[in-house]
Amino acid sequence: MQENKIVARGGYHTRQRERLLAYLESMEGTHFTVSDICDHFRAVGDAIGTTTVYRQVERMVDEGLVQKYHIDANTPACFEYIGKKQSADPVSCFHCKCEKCGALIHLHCDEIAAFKEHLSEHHRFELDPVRTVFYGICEHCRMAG
Amino acid sequence: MQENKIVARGGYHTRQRERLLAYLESMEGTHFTVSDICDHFRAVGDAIGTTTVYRQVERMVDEGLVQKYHIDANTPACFEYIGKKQSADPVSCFHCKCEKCGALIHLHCDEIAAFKEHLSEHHRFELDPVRTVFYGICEHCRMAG
DNA sequence: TTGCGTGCAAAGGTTTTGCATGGCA
DNA sequence: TGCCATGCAAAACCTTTGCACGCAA
Repeated sequence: MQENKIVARGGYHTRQRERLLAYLESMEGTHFTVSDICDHFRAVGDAIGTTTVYRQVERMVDEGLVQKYHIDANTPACFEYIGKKQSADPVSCFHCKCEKCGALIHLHCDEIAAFKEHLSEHHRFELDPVRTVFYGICEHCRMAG
Repeated sequence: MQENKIVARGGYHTRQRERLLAYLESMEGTHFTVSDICDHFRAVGDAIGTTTVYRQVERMVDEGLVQKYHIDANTPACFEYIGKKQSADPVSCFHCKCEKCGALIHLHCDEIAAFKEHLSEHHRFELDPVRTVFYGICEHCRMAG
């Protein structure tokens, strides 16, 4: 009943899509904005239209290949390649955002998974790691300021 | 050293700020967009400039009186009055927001304080409890859905 | 050949900024 | 009086949409 969602959109294999996919896959574990992606291909000398990037990335989100993070209302959305397998649960991956410099920090930590477990067990709240962002001050800004 | 953050901005008590604060306080538990707020005051026949609402609300977020939510990248930000009491003990008090019903849940829990400690010690990230919102599914919606 | 994909241009909508004026302390 | 707050207009910004053309199947 649900697998349609992934196949329904089944589209063409265009050159742009292949390049985009290859690039994101090669950078698994890091996150991009659409602007970042466009900059990359422009720098390589073989640009891809902004609109196309938006549309392809959105499609990959639907397909479960890419994770989308809407970190903050005003800043551009972030995307990250996660592949087909993990699309189920990124349990121990969370995000921190620095209120000063705006840096987005990926965090892998069992402590966080444990905390999620605690929230679920004792407070009956099922934390959504994709949506949740921890705000605070990053190490760099803490020392500087 | 840090309490400045709350007091530093300490500004004038203008008529607009008082009215804004009174309105938000009277509607504690519901959330607004800036546009909603402007509409209200325009309807009452005593409008407040959009820019002013943006600036005042942002200030209240800094002061910990109001919580800001980034529901989605493209939609306007949501704000909600949470009062001063909760920000009094910022160490063990956090906010959870249900993605389904929109309920805002205040949570007091030492486990969270411990987690904040862990973030600071091991990841060098100084969590800001006032700004951070935990998104997820609340107990009620979990059972229902 | 059919129809989706592409990309340019332009629109849409939220939030920020510049600047002159007004109001608090 | 000094300084912050206000609010209008305009800019900045990300994202979406319209449309003609190109390319995959």
